[in-house]
Amino acid sequence: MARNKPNDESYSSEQPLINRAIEILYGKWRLPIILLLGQKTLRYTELKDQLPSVSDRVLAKDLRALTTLGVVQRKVYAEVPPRVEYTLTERGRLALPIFIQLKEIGRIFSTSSDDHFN
Amino acid sequence: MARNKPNDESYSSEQPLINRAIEILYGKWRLPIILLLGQKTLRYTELKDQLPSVSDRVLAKDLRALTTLGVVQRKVYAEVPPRVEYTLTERGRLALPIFIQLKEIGRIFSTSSDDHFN
DNA sequence: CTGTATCCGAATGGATACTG
DNA sequence: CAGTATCCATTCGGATACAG
Repeated sequence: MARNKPNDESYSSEQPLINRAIEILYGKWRLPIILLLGQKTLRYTELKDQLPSVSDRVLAKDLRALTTLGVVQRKVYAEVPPRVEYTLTERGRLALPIFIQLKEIGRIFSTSSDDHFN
Repeated sequence: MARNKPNDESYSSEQPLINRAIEILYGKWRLPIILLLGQKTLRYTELKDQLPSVSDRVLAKDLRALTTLGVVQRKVYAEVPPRVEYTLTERGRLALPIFIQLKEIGRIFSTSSDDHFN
């Protein structure tokens, strides 16, 4: 029972982890948002100002998604005008060094071909 | 001229790198493919067998994209039946440790919420 | 200030059938 | 064996207008 299939088993057991990682990074703005919040807590508008070409729709959507995923913490202050601050969660800060490492990947492949992404 | 905008400059200089990294990982199957090829050279069908739910269309498309990006090397043998082997490029192998690190991110966030991705 | 609602074109990813 | 061609539903991301 539980016969060992050639080399499938070890991979498939890791696939949920891989999917989770990809899910967190899925979209043009997830990593940029994470890296900015890794430097400091930012308000919605501050984030928007530093990501000049992101639309409100996408920014709000990604912030909600990252909050749900446990990467980002959303803090609302009952003030007028309203103030909302975004910070990395503890887990987010724990994972931050790895997110930062991803820039190294960009560096490694930055001269290999034209930029198809933007 | 070239007035320094508050704290935009340091980030925007890194954005191309970030975009490149995201581009490489863009799609459900890019990272899984890279990690499998990081273990060993594989033929098209072997890859397909280890990624049971990927379609031919997507697999072929991602392999082409990763080849163009300089991550994966495609090697065709003039045999009958045809044989095509996929390997990581030198750069791909250089970046492999970072790709592997991404599984750690999956681990960090794996208990935070339901799996929305698959 | 911090979003949501709506519209739209483009890209994604799966299914199926077919080819050299 | 290693794909390509076609079709299709869903999602993505940008633009704009509006709201609490």
